[in-house]
Amino acid sequence: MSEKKVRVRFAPSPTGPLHIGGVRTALYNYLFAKKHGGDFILRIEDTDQTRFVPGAEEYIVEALAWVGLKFDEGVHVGGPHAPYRQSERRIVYRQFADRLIENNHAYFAFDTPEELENIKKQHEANKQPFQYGPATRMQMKNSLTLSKDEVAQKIAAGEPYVIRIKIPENEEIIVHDLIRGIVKVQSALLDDKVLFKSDGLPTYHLANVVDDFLMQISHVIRGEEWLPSAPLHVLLYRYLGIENDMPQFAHLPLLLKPDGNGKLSKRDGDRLGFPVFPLQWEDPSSKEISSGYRESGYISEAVVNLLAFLGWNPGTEQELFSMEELIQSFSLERVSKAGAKFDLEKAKWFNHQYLSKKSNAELLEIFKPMFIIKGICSTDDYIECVIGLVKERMIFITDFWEKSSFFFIAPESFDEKSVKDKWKDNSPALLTELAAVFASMPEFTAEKAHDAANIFVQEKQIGMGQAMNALRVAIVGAATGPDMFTMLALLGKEETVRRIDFAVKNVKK
RNA sequence: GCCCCGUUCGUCUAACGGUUAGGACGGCAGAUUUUCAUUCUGUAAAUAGGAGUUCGAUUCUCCUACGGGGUACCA
Repeated sequence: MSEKKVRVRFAPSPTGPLHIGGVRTALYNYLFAKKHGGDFILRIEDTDQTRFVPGAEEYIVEALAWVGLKFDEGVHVGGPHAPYRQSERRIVYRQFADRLIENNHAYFAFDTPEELENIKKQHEANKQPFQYGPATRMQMKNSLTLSKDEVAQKIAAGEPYVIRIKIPENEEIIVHDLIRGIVKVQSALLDDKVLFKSDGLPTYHLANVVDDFLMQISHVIRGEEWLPSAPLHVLLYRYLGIENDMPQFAHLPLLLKPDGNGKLSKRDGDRLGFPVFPLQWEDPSSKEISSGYRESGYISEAVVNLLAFLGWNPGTEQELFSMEELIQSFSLERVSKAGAKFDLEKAKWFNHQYLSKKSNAELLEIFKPMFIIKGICSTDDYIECVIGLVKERMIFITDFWEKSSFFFIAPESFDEKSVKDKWKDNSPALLTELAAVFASMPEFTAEKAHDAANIFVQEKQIGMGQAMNALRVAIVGAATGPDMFTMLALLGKEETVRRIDFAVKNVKK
């Protein structure tokens, strides 16, 4: 194999939001490229104009930027092989299709969709599945069965036609896959796939081979769903006379749904409580909204880490990887062959890890906008202190308010179960006295408050828990939250006393 | 139907002929804690089944089962 520069592409079609499995494919391509000092290219495969969805391309670009993948070339950044949108490259493909026809490796076919439909039905009635291929093509309406004049006449008359590959009758086609090894297929099982559609655009098969060649792609890393058509692509490289420039193939295992079986699909996510899309997406025609990782409170680094581990592992016991570390460790050899199920619990764990590792200052920037939306005034210092106290108790970014609201707004009601469990008959009296103790303190730090509380419970001859549990209900509104005295100090003496007063008057058993 | 790919704890996976089959998430049990989390410790839990090859198979081969993918003028 020649040591040509590593160049890989991610080539989605803009038919909707990018699936999380697609994000993983892009990630693996990126990791592989960067590991080998190569280029990472974004090519848009929009040869099916009927499936075009407005906004999808922008979504793809934004989603990949969110997870931190940077392209060296692509629709949005340009590059030496522009354009990177296949619909803008249409003249290119025809030349290659013509080349195949000249070499007698492809032919014109004039069968109408209706005719094909009828033939299929006939075959099915006889329990013989129809395949447009070596066995049947001589019964069809194409340039192999029609005379040269007839063909020329039809084309001149503007009759619609497609160009089909002429699959060899009896050949063994070998695909070398970097993940699966050697895959052999008998050509007789392949069909004469359409390469060029009657609308003047190529199908995926032709377009991806031509573009990968023209863009000097060295490795094609894509989903396993492409494995069955890989032999066709190998044939195309051969018939186009560019077999020496054929990229190496690697077919990735699929992402499966966590329950039952099957490929993870659009509907599964919101049904099972996790997103299948990186970013939230609103369908332009149905207005249906699908949730995204970003909006659900996931940290992009966590998504990258967990995605990397769905089908790959470093062979060590390290679990947490930055993008840089992933690039260093990644190799296709360590990509597994079997499909992987998405595991929500592990995803939560990853997110929790990354959330806890983020600095308070970083998180402050993330949470700040929320304060404006909620109309709450506070200082950065105060918010940072709160973040420090609650961040390791959160799983998602979106948990912040739920875990910290009482730092900003005094409780107005009290959690029923907490009151039932922790609020005793003597709690009001006890807390009233304790509030007086706090009120009299000249300096109200966490430590001093702790000392004061200690003395208080000793004098009263009660356990610390007895006083603290009720105090917590008064301060937080529920039996939950960070260290008691740290909270008190942060809230300040006046607020502490005020909340105790309010609770004493308002908690109802 | 046909073709292709796959199958190790519930899940993600390690072990590339010789291990008490390892780790992580989750589970369970403890510890810590004034609450709830976090954290820590411990623990249960797997080679789909059957034939071979071999002194020895999770590992190699074949068959079966199961799962997935493909079979469009979609990608």
